[in-house]
Amino acid sequence: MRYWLMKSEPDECSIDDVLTAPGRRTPWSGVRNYQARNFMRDEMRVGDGVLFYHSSCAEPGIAGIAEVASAPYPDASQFDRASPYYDRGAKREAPRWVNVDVRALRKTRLVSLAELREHKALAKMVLLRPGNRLSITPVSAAQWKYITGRLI
DNA sequence: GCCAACGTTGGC
DNA sequence: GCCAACGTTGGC
Repeated sequence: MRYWLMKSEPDECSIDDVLTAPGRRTPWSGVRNYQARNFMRDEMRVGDGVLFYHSSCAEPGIAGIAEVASAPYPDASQFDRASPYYDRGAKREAPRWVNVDVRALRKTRLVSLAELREHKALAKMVLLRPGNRLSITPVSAAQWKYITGRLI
């Protein structure tokens, strides 16, 4: 079992949106970064823990707990000409982008980015690395335990 | 809205 | 294969 932090813009898809979606789940579509895609394609397993992070908003931070709810499969938005995530280079027979489904488990208090930075135990989180922009980052078991056990 | 950091593109 | 130009991310 592994752990992940996944960023979502709450204006697009907040933890509340997923909690009220059918099955409390949503396809994690729209990822257009190869490293983030590879995490979903190669390393995620159903049941992995997910820190649901709100980004590009007034108060960025961890907003909920979720889990990986499906195996990877082709991201439908790459074939949708009306989608901002449309990729004309992607073919049905050779999809470029995949996603997993994510199921929301619960909303938490918001643990802000600034607060995360205050904890020495979390100093090595990939999220907190200078210059990091990845929308999906691995979380160690120790980091997961610290955050879910002490901060939330 | 700014801008630093980073990833991608494409000419050579 | 290099690297400049460009686009995007995302905190502030």
